[in-house]
Amino acid sequence: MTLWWARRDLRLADNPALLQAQADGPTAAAFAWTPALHLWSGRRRAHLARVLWSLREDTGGALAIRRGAAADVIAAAAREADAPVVWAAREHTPSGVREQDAVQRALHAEGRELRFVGSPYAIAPGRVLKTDGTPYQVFTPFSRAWREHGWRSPAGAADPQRFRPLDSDVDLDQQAAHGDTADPLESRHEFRESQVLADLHSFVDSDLPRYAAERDRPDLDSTSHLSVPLAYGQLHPRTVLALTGQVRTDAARMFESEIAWREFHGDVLHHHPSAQRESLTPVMPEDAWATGREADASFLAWRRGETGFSLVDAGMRQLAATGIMHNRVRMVTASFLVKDLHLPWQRGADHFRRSLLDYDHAQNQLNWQWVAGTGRDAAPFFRVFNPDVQADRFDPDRRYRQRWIPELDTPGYPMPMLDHRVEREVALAHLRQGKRPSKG
DNA sequence: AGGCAATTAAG
DNA sequence: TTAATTGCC
Repeated sequence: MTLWWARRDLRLADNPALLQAQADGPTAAAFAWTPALHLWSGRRRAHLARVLWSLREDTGGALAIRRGAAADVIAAAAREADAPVVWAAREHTPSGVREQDAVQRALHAEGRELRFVGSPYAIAPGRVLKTDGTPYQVFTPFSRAWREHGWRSPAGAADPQRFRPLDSDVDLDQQAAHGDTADPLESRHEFRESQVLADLHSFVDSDLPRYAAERDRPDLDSTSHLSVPLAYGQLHPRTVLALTGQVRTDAARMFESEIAWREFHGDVLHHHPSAQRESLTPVMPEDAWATGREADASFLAWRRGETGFSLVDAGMRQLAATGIMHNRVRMVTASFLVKDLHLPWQRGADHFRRSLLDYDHAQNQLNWQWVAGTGRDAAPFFRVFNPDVQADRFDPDRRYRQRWIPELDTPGYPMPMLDHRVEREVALAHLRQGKRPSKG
């Protein structure tokens, strides 16, 4: 018997690690419900529980979901299954690398082996390099080389009949019930793999033209909705690219370029693990960030969606109510936190990590760095969003804002908590200070 | 994947 | 008078 360690690849289709396990014979499967999940919102944990519930059903009830650190859970599962070899997809985030190193050590201590095949990317982070062997620093040349490198065709589907059951100690029904209340978008977040694949086909077959024209409009339902299944590995980007690659339109190329951003960020974090916490390119003096009680009050107003800037508030309330926020609005709310409230980007990133159903560590941390202007592609002066201009441009009929802020047009809605023109100047002054190396 | 003010072109 | 264009932060 072999063991498949299910990680961020919760699917039967196009899963090389699972296929390799099954090629060795009957396969047990285990997922570690780790202590880190306590940092998640109840809604985010509930979604994971639904995904796992669905996958367990697809394995004929065989998948084990167990509490504990991955090293303990996987070592115990391998012992019970009497599996000399454990198969898994490789992670490239700092915590994922730490985790798989610990699992490898734990298995090795008992004479077992952890073998890797695949990753959550079309091309594994670290594989796309310049001709001189160094990594790309800028998105556009990376994406060109990424395309030229190409990717494998999707692997086939695993056999649902070839699993051998192991016991679970996590009550998925109980976990899935958490965070259920008043979620108006709940039906959008499909959690069955079969439905995810059906949604993917319908998006590529019929919705790409609309996506190209309307993807920046939070008032229209025109995005792919694929970020959630991609985040849990219910869908592999290679599966997506195999379908879009058959469509010869600019819209298809545009959508692929969004996938390329995801791959780029995975690559950057692989080469710069410290970027998960530290600015890659510091652009302003460290002591210029807001701190103390006033900063805490600003942060609270931002989190609750009570800044008095309607697009910012609508986005933060959509996030609080559903665990999702439209991409354009993520940029606007993030810019507001960094450039208007002068809070460190890490604070906003932590809130997104807790809340977002589609949370992806590399995507989140590096997109925040992009907004803060501290990323590889540093251009801080170009990234001060005007929340009212953005609102007029991308929510022209106020429908998105009215949907998420019931009291928007009443006296109960707060006045703007600050003057954007003033705070913009403050942010630009900080950036000017940062240009010269200050001696503290 | 911006914004804004100054400047120029168009009506 | 107003709409596109440009230069700069």
